[in-house]
Amino acid sequence: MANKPRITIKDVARAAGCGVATASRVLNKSGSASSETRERVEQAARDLGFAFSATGRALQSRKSMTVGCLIPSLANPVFAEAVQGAQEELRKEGYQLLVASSNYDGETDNEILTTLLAKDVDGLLVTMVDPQDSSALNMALGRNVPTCLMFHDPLPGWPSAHVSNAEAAAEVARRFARYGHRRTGFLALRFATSDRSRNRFDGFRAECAAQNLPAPELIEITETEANTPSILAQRLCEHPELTAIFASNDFLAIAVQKAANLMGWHVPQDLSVVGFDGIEVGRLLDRPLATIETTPEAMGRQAAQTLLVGLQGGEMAELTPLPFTFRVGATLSTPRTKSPDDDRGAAQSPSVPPFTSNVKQG
Amino acid sequence: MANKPRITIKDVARAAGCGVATASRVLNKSGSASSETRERVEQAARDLGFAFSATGRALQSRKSMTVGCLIPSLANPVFAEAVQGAQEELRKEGYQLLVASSNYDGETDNEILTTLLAKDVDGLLVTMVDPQDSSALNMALGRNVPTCLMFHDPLPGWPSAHVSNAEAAAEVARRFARYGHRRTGFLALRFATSDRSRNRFDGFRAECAAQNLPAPELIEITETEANTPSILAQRLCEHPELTAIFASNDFLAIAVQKAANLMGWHVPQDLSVVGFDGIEVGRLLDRPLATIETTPEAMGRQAAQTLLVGLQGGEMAELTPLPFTFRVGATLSTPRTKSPDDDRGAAQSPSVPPFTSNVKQG
DNA sequence: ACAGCAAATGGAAACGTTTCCAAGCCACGA
DNA sequence: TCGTGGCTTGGAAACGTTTCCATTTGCTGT
Repeated sequence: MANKPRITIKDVARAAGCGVATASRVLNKSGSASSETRERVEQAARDLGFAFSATGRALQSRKSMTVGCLIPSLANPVFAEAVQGAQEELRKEGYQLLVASSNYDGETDNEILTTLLAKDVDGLLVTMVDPQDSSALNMALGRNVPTCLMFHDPLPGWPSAHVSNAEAAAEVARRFARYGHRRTGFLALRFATSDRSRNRFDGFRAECAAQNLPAPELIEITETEANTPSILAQRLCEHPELTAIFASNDFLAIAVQKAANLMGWHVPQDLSVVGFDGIEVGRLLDRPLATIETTPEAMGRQAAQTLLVGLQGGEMAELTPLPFTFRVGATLSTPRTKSPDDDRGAAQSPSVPPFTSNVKQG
Repeated sequence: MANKPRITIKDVARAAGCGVATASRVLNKSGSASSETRERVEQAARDLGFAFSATGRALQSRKSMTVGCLIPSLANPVFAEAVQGAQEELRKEGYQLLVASSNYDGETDNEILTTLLAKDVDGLLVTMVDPQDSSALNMALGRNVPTCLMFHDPLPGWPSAHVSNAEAAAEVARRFARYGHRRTGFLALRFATSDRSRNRFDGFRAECAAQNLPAPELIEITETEANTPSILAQRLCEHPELTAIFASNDFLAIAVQKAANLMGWHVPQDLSVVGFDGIEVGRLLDRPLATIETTPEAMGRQAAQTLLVGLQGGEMAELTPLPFTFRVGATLSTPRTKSPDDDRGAAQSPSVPPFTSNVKQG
């Protein structure tokens, strides 16, 4: 019941009949020691079941071998997969991940970063609401803690493992244009808490303009609306002129499909829908979701690898965007025309090949 | 470029013109100090941008305010959600989560636990291949590190936040029986690396016996087979007599549906399928998956709350299983009979209400 | 005026490491 | 014989905290 006192290197040294310095050298295989001493120390360590305290080590070496990771939520598989990738990559080099999520709250973001910095993390992997002017993130800079962003478009000062949100969104606009859509909508949730979402919209709008399409309608919704198809349906009803919706992520896109069903609209004949992220789920739907396919795990890995460079004292280069793919799916077709007889035929796509950005991985 | 030296409490004390002890007292609001000193210290701390080093603190207080979390993979939303829940709960009390995943490998499990213990975690949240006789887990016990399992059925010595795998599986057997199925199969992936899966099978088999059904066929598959519907289809073909499959998790169940489609079998007329976990995806499918619905996030929360009791020196009670629900879905019906004319009608369920275990949350 | 007490303060030890440095030992060559 | 140099070795300092304890100060009550 009583808390057993920790077994320290002093105990080992005592048991082996040598000084702690010697014990440390033997156990770390640094410095030299006679083979008898070595044997005695190792034996003692084994007998006592000794294990180093990373805390003591960290204090003396100023290296915690720990990386802090801040993301909006692990409940979103996109982030969870990124963390998984990063974790695997870092573990190879002996680093552990201190993970915390903010639930998309900017203040929490800063609190968490502050805590992580206090824990003496050696580096930081971050996706947050507003990295642009986060006091805590600047503190990381000041403290010289290597930091790599994830998912964010490049920001002056920090490298970021990302997919070019604007380019990917532009691709969607081009697809819409090619299929003959004109009145399009962009559906966003928590627009305020995601620069990713904003950048997607900007890229989408810009390319719509380039393609001579009318400016897309921005439809911003609340959490409730996203979870309640009927409410979402109501919101969509306010824009009957739209023939294609680009949703800021796949979950929203799926919600749109549900809402459409509810209203008796057929996807894609009555409404085309394209998502973003490319989560596995989309593929399993009866009507596979057209979407921008990204590779969150690769993103996590890339971020980790870059961070490792920084951790080893190197200069962290700005990262080239990771490639994305346009998944064709079955939710994008030509818009319904006045004549009702093309209802089925319209679902067939003109021969447009899947698109892959040919950017090399950094 | 040169690494700035850390600002320590000594710097603050010097700037404030007092001793470190006093500075510590002021900054921690422990002990007493004159209001002038207090002011000077606080000013100095602000000016210098001082922040405590959790490492120094941990060393002296023997509390790292850190909890280690070991899970098979964050790529599985079930685990990711549990971690999310646990993290939120622990953060409320000031604890951070050190997360690592083993990729379902028993050796890695032990390596990770060892590392986590070395990092002086105050507690442990664990889902692993073989907790029964993990040397590292026993070390946690020996070191008096509070530990709570997640997902595992209760094990002597450790509390576990879980759903009763056997009971849930039994419910599936009862459902199958009620619908008139006799020849059933249990589909498992990585049977060796999951006691959860084994316990589900055991519970399923036992209840099949109780219901006078023939013993279920155990179909164990490899990773490849699960990812390649055609190979999986082949495996299923080896058991043409089966009319209902209970898959060890929802992903497998979905794979079965795909495989069935591939073979031209109709689900549920030709083959009923039930999954386990109740991931969101299943609900979105064209043919919503019948499954045991669990609440991984609640499980993570419960585990965290129990652990907190242990962290505060309390006795961690054995946990009552969390409730589960049988989600009816549309993949379970009466088996096809010889006569072909009940093809459609059979899909209608006899009036069986959704089942919820009435166990209270612990 | 003085004992007695509370408040305020700072020195120093301790937490578990690593590493610098000095010292002991031995063998070798001059 | 002695100096030189290479292994071994262990004491001690340092990393950033907290806390015990002793000291100083200023006040109260008699």
